[in-house]
Amino acid sequence: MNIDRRSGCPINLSLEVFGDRWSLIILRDIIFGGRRHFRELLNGSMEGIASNILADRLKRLMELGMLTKTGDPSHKQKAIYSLTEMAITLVPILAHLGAWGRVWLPVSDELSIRAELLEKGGPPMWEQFMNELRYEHLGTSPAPTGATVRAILQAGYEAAVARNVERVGCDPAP
Amino acid sequence: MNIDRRSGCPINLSLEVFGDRWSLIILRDIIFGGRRHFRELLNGSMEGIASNILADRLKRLMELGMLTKTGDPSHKQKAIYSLTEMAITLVPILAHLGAWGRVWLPVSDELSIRAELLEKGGPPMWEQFMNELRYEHLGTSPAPTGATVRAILQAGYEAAVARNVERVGCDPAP
DNA sequence: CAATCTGATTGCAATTTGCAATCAGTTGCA
DNA sequence: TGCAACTGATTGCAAATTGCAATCAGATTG
Repeated sequence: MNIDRRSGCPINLSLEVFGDRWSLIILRDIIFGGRRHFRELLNGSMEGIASNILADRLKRLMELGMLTKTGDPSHKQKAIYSLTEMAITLVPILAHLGAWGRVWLPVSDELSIRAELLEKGGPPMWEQFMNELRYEHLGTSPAPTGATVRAILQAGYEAAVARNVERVGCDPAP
Repeated sequence: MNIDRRSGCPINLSLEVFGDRWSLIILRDIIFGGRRHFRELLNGSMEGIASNILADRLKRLMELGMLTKTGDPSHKQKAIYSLTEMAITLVPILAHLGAWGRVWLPVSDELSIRAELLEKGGPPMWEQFMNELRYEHLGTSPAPTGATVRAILQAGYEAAVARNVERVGCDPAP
């Protein structure tokens, strides 16, 4: 995972930033899952990332200017990872990527509901979500009022899981 | 480059399709560079892909349904690679990716001019470009009339190269 | 004081990458 | 006809990368 600088093409350079199996997954979990700590990212992602890979990618994303790390005042050992503006502006790309995947790939119902909501909300919803992220991660932007986008996405996900439980007829794994 | 199916998340599945160093570069060269043959892709991309990697990725992209291969009637050995609708609908994602890269990464002038034009043109231009690609690669859609998007992008690129030559004061490499 | 949780690091085997060389069939040209 | 150049690949192989398992030291909790 070195930084090649193979060419100055924007698409190539973008690929050199997150053209691997894990970087964008980590950013997805921070952005949509609201995860901020190492352990949350390690255990939270359903793809099962290994701890050394996670450590390596977090370091790389910090070097690239996509993340910053600060200490957690409540726990001297905890680190809090925050998105930079550079990472927050990936939201529209992630929304497009999710929409494309929903059309062409065998996505699962529960996991694609968020992509669907984000697609239906369109650019205004993305903008609001980015402002919420700026509030949470950069401390800029006024505090969001009313229902946050993340709460809407989370509610949609939980409703989908509930529908699925009803249909399958058993409780989800704890 | 096996297909994992780590999770049914749309973003994860999308990453499993082109979350590597080369797949999207190849698609970029076919889409924006108009390359259709193995050799064109091998020598044309400025990132310098190796022939075995190219062969492997072309095969994989065919298995994933992003490309099809047909024989060239004028040359019994030549293969022509064509985009599928699945690949053509990546155009908006590539446009966003290029726009993001232009803002945040050290892109070169000549190579980012296409991304800039595509960004300025917005969704209407992307739609027109996708229809041109459908005409060229799928045989559907009516033949484009007037200046094609690819011609506009190519003209912009050449003008940028010319400006650069003037500024630097020497001829470009042949 | 012991168990547990924190963000990592290390060893190591398997896989992936990509350079160099090579291949067999096709075409162009003298 | 003969031969070089070109076509889309394939193979060998060394180097780099990946990721599982085990482990680490310091901080917190009970």
